[in-house]
Amino acid sequence: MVVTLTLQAESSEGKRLSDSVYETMLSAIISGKLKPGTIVSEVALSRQLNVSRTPVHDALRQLAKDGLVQQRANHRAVVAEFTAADIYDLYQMRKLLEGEAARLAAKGMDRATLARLRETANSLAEDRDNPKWGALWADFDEDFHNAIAESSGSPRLCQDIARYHLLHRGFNKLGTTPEGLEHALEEHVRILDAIEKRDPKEAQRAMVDHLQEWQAYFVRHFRKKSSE
Amino acid sequence: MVVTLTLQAESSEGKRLSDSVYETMLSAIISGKLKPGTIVSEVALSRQLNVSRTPVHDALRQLAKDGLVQQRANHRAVVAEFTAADIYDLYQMRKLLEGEAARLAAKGMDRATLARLRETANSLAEDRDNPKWGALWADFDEDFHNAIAESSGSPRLCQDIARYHLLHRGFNKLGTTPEGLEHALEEHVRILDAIEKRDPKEAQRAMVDHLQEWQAYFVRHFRKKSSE
DNA sequence: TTTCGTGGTTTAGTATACCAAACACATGAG
DNA sequence: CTCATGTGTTTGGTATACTAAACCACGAAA
Repeated sequence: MVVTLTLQAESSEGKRLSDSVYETMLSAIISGKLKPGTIVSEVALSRQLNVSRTPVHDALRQLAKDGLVQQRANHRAVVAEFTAADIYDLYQMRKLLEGEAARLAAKGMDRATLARLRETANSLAEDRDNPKWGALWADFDEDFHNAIAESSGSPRLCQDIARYHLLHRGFNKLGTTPEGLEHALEEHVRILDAIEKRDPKEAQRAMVDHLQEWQAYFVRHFRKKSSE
Repeated sequence: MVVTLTLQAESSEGKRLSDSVYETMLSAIISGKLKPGTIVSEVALSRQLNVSRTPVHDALRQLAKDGLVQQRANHRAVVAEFTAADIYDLYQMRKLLEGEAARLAAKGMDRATLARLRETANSLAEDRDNPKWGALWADFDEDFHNAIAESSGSPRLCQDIARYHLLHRGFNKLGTTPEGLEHALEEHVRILDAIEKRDPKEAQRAMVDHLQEWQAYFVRHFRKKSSE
């Protein structure tokens, strides 16, 4: 299967080419254009993106560090594949980290952010017939979890959460149901309620419960897929 | 100040040169040979290590991703400096992650590992006049925290703990007192006791308390240093 | 004395070239 | 037909070359 990729627009801004390649690859993976198991070749990529191998090489090393591609000893790099055990472990980490972040955010989130999240959640709930609902949801989900992480006041916690959220988005697209997303939206509202009440315990519990449901869903999903 | 570096021995094994450079830099930073604030130049490093700039460039990017060096827009990279707030944040993460690991290890650590840790702890307690006690302690500390992380059964938790423990070692050498280390040894024994009793709550609490003390100590230490 | 060029030097980023290792396919022996 | 072997191709890792940008030091002008 041939996948066409083009460098993203922000490449023109005075950034590094290797960063542009990184972001291009990243969004290709998390959008599902590059599926798990796909082998990526440095030369092929560099030709497609009209850059030399050097920045591509750099980008792949970074992606490998993120866990989004695996650089095998075979001189071959593949887009990371997730087993059910991987997914389980990933969500164990998300529950731990984001539960803590939610707890802290209940104390620290400012009113403006809280209002913005609530507004977006409301508009999403009323706009469920929008054909682009899935994409809107993904943006909100990103914003939501990111805002809570930042409200924790811990830069490292924030960074680690972002890293795991990236992995989450990496296979997210492989299988979600509209009902699942609507249910998740309700859970987000529950978390927001707890934060607004400034109830750390409840915020943490709501976040952990929320992630628990995703965890169960995806683990089931991946077990099914690997057994067929 | 001139710092002499040589590639570590494992460079000969079929690994990547860039990984060897990475490990060399890493140990130079965590051992204190390369002090925070030192500017590192790719050409200077490549000459010192007798490799080309390419693997050095790679290694620096990886170290930047770890937060051990900062790549400034100026085309200059410096060894990361820690502020008191950084230290605080770092230990907040360690308490969260390693507390969880200790909790899980109380359920999952096998008897052989437990026995090995206890034996090392005992021999350290009796050997406190050894001139190399500091180095022996560092090895034990590494082994101890690593063993608990692995006993958690979560690969990602293990990996993240290792990453933060690395940062810990990065400035650890900058100031510890013999009394502090002996006290820490006692705390380790408390954690081992809890694990042996298979008491997850107590193991977690003991670990968090232990890290809390380091946190308070280092934050105090760094505040003092930055104010002088 | 201070300030603003100005050119040489050094930096990191990128492109290109080279190489050893590993793959893939074909061909031959059994 | 199967399996081993050999060879051409492709891979990623490394070295080297080139470039643009940033630093630095020195000098001229205010």
